[in-house]
Amino acid sequence: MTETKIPRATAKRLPLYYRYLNILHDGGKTRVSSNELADAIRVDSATIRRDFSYFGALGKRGYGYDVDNLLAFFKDILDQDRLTNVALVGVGNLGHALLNFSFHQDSNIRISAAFDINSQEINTVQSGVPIYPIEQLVTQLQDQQITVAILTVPSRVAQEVANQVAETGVKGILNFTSIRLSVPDRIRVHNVDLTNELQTLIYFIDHYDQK
Amino acid sequence: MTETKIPRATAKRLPLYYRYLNILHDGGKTRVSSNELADAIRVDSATIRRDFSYFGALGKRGYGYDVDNLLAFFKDILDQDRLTNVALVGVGNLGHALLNFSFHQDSNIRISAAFDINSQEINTVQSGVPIYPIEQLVTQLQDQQITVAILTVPSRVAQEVANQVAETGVKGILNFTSIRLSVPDRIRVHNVDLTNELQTLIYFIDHYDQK
DNA sequence: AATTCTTTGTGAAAATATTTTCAAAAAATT
DNA sequence: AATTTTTTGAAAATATTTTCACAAAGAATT
Repeated sequence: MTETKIPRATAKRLPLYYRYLNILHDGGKTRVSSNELADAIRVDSATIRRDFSYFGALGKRGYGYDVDNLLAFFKDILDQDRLTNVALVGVGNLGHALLNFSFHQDSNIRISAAFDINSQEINTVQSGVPIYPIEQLVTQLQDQQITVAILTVPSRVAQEVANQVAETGVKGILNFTSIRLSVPDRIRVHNVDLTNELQTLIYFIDHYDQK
Repeated sequence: MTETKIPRATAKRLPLYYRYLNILHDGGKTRVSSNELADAIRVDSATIRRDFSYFGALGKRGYGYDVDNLLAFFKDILDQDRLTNVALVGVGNLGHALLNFSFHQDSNIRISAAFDINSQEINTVQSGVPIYPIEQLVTQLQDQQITVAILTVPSRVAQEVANQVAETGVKGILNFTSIRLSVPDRIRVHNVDLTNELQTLIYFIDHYDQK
């Protein structure tokens, strides 16, 4: 709740901007125009300028935006100065992949604890992440003061696990199950539904022309 | 391009409706109201009715919607009568997880071919899917007349692989890499960016109140 | 120093999407 | 058979998001 509320559509594009600015920075570029950005990330340049303008005048007319300046700004906005620890609940199929996924390469986010019921995996360390028995979910989340959880459990137990998560201080859940979770208002859920993504893509292919 | 163009926001909700209708059907329910649906999938009931109304009058006042009727309708709309074969390019970390992911349980979609450079995996069959060397990408996609590809290769080679995919009859790419691909207009790209999802969730947690 | 070129920031318009409202149709109840 | 309840479908109102288009600011060039 720091600065004034920006449109949700804008908020969803911030990580995109952040990543591309990092690429520019690493490539030694010092300035960039909204048109160059537009080309690279495939968002209309007017949309980009409008997005940036919610945070004030960040650019210079006739020049563009200073990469390092912008980068520092978005780093702060996206809270990328501090490390965010997240928990992974369900180390199956998808969970494993996320354990190995290098969130930390593009962001200051890492999975710091995982939970499962599978006895072969619990109390081992996979890709540097300790895997705890699900029985310790509530206590560990509380002890480690984790505020974000990734849910990759079977759909059948998703709501039950979400209920447990809700007993802790968690404020956000990234839900990979196909269930639409019921959680208290203080918890924000974002859904990533892979089957939906494919079905939607196929629908658009069949019913819309390009773009 | 069969029926009139519906809003993109509506199109994205169709798979959601479809899945929940299947659940109702399997549970033996024969009728459902927009309010019941709203509760289950957490979309406002007016939005649901509006969405449905783009396809004509599907419900009955005072009664609601006939589950089997609606289901048959969406099955057709979403082309779930026929099987869609998709290709998976890149059998690493995430690719493996998607190979094992049961798209087929919720939809009439299956991965029918996978591609990789890793010599241990090529020419084997993983989870029922043959893994071909990437050199065969273009010919196999053409021979098998595959129209959708999932991209789970390292970002570094994403554009290069996309270029190859673009040489085939593929019409849609589900892009899991962090690169925004350049492809011809006839190909539709949907991006699933896991780091972005987490960053956005964290941004919303920090800057917005509930809902 | 003057002129030309580039590019932002933003009002205004257009396009999209959601929510409210309510008449009317049908079902359920009395 | 009449009344009440439920629930859709459509219109209108509202909200959000994108796009257009251009003045103004500053950079680059002459």
